[in-house]
Amino acid sequence: MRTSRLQRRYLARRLEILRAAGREFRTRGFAETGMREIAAAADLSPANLYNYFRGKDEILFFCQDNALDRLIANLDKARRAKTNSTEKLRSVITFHLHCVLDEVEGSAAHLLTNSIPHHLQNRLLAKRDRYEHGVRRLIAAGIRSGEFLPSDAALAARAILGALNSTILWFNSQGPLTTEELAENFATYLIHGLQEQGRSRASARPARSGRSLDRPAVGLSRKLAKTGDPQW
Amino acid sequence: MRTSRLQRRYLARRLEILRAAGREFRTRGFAETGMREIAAAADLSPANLYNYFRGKDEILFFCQDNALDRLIANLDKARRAKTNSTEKLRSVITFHLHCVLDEVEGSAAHLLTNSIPHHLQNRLLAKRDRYEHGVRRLIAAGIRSGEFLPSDAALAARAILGALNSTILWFNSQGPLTTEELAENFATYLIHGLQEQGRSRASARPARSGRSLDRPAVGLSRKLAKTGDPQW
DNA sequence: AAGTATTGTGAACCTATGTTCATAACCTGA
DNA sequence: TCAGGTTATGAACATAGGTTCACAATACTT
Repeated sequence: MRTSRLQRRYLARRLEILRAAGREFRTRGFAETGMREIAAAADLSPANLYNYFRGKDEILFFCQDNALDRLIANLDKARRAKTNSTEKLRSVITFHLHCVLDEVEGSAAHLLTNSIPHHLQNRLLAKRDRYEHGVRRLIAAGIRSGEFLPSDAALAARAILGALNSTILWFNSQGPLTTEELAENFATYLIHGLQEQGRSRASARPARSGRSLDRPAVGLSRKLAKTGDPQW
Repeated sequence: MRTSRLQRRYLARRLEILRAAGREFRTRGFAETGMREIAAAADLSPANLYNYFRGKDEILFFCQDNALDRLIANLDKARRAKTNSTEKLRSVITFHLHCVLDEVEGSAAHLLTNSIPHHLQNRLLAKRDRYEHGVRRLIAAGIRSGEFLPSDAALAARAILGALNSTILWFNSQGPLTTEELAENFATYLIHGLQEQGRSRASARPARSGRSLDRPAVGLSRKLAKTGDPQW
């Protein structure tokens, strides 16, 4: 009980730091973000960071670890759902984008991890592989069930994840394009690429509202043009 | 004539340095690559680098600038070609992958440029925008011509470029999967996502040999599994 | 072959930055 | 209120790495 009180404060502060660090990492980049900036963003002294983490590496590690845990949890949930592969993949894509773009504390799952020590790096890579293989199996299942066109599930998974992860480079959450709109559009496009030619999209994705590849979302281009285009 | 001789040597050495730096940047990352390593890779002393470039930033800048010039040149060529939008886009995708994965000297076009000075960064961003807008217009033309399904060309372009650029994170040119195989597969998948439902792929992409989404390339997954999976 | 400009180098410099340390402030429990 | 541990901090430390400098080697011109 008494330790619980202390521990709660401790863990809350830890999470605050991760949030702040994740935010900075995403905007400035890992190498470009200093401990002093992280400390400032988390409202404590630089030295105090070391009461919560062993160092800068570990902060990045937990950012990525958290994000990967959430991604994997969602993936498992989607795979257990009683829907077809198309819907499962759509939900995975949507959650992935929300996780990467909205939940700041874990947003750094994609920065290059070259600067992290090997033993930590390996744990992350194992989780990444686990996630990627899940996506891959999901696609493979769709191919087996006939929903998707026969193709290479591994390459498709990497193409999809690549498209999703790179949104972090240009998406501006303050901009006029919402994450949800983006997710709808990307999911539709990326899934469509997998689907059988003869299969009508209506059956695969029945009755979606508003913006999709069925109804040209003329507004999006204009919205996109307004965002500062910081990167590709 | 006499200056030409000197200048040729000078420019050649410059290119050598860019090649070496690009190679290091791609494998280790920009922040993780030191001037001493670049010098070692280019077979000259660290101090001598400064006879060819003002600093590390400028080396990265020219790497990216070179790559973007080639990408833009190819894009313009593709747009002038007398083929349909599908073929144009396919050739752009294929060239982009070759440029990013095979031509080492320009491979760094995708590393985050946060560390570059603003005036250089702006020049790069302008070129990036120019390239991206070209891809966007190419897709839009395909939509207008009826080859592609109505959708948001800007978002599709970013999804495609994101998928292409992220290959640099996991593709191993020493591995068993060739760039050409990868390009075939990615192009087919990414273009297929744009195409009309009723349209048969055979008409859009007639008589392709070997690996495509038509014939499941069972070998690729196995090949991919063997590569060390360094990143997503 | 001498003079001159260009190219090349080892070593030193210096700033940025991750990290540590001595010490103070604070909270908890009795 | 006092004692224990915990949390917090400013300043100092250490090192990595981009850059510079004095100077040597080389190449080109006349």
